[in-house]
Amino acid sequence: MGVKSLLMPKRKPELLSPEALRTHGDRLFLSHLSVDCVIFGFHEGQLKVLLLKWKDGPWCLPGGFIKHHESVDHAATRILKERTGLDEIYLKQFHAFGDPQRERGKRYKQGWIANRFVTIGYYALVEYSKVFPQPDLLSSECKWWDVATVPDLIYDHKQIMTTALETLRLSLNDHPVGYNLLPLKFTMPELQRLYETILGQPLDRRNFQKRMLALDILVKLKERKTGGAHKAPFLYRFDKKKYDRAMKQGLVGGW
Amino acid sequence: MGVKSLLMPKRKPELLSPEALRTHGDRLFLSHLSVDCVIFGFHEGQLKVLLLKWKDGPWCLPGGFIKHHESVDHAATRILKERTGLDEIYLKQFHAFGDPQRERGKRYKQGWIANRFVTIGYYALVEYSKVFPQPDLLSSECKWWDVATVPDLIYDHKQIMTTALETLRLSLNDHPVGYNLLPLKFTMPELQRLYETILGQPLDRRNFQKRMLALDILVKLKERKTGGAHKAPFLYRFDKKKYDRAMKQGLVGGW
DNA sequence: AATTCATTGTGTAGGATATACACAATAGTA
DNA sequence: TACTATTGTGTATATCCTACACAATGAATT
Repeated sequence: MGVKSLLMPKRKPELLSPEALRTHGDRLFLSHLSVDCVIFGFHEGQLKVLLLKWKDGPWCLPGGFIKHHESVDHAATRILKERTGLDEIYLKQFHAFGDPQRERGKRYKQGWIANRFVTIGYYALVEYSKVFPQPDLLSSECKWWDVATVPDLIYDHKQIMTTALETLRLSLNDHPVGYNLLPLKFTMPELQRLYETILGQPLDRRNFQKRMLALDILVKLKERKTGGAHKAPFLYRFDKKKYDRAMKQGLVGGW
Repeated sequence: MGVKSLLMPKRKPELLSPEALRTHGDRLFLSHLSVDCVIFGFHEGQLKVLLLKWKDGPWCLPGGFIKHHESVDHAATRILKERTGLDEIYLKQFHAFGDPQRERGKRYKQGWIANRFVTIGYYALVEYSKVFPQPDLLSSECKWWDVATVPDLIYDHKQIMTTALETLRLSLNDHPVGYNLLPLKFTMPELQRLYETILGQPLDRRNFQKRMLALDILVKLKERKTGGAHKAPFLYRFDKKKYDRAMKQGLVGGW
């Protein structure tokens, strides 16, 4: 791939070859800046995170670079779409990681990519079942991991993931969660499991339900979820209008 | 100033001339990245923010660039020290601003500095009386403004300031404030005034005091503050140990 | 010296919210 | 048909939040 096509990419510029990235990254992208995404999903009662594996290398967060005339938010959205196929998902910038030592042991990189990078972290909440993980040209695998059992990650990516999870955890204090992580219809136990796995602690069933219903963002459906081995729980869905309002103006509490 | 001295600055590299910055900024600094600081102080019952005025130009936030082997946090600390003379102050990264249009109308810049910059915002809490505002080589003035009456700011700096204030406001929900903004000894009314001006709303005197004392981070002194025109209020100080603990593990509430 | 004024110090009652906790109903399975 | 794990549901208690009023004080004024 020649330099010209890098300057004016016609299509699929994201499918830039590793070689071109090494030699001409700065033609397309802002140098010294990257974006890393912590993509959370929820499946079978477990909080999951989407990771990539480098060819013959370690696991890492899906990330990428910022084009010269692209907003950082847009870059994050683009990276997410490349990896999951999804757009219109919940994505939030949470921290910039700027320690010059953060990429210590950068043995896997050469050329432009070997420069120092400050990375801007985003976390995403996506519906597990809608995602079809796609590795990129630098990676051989892309798959979901339980947050509790993620393997060693490259550089400071574990730290980035932990910070994302902490941020998400804190955000539960003033914002609801679930719309982006659960299917359209879900049961109260499923919603509770979601909160429990984000918080890392068990919650009282009755108090949880009372609190959730008090938020006034849920609609109880007439249907029940059958097929489970026990008493069939009712299905709920979110009232999108009310959910969005709660999301925007935050939940009670505080000053 | 020659290029050589830019590559290996012996001392005061921050006193880089505007001309050298324009022509050789990338020798010293990471390109496309800047840091802007929203420096809050508190004086005479008003929340203040420290602003710079460019020579023949608009007001702006104190900011700067990141050296090649310097952490972003360190850059922020350094910029703060240059402007206020203080170190050991409370400084917190709150957001990265990455819209390519954010510096729209960049008529004041040429050369390296005219590139696109993603800026990382920090807010600082400093003790007003300890600060001696210092303009840099690019600016003619450096002074405190009431947050309520800041003038028009360059680019998106007003937006950055607003976001900083919102972040600070939200942080009151789970973290105490005051240690970095008030003198060692202070009165309950002063502390209340601080909260009120951050929150932009009046608070009930008795409930405020009850709530503050319940945090168990204050020490009531035997002395009173005399000299005021009315009944002399008691002085308090923070219990640093307990304050730090509250700061670290957050205040109650939530899940 | 007495009065005035703005401000400080202090407590309680009522309402709202959070917590702890138990038993009957049910859907599938054995 | 019985069993088992799970769901649905309410109340009593403690805790927290909110609203609210009056006496004491220190300086300034007369």
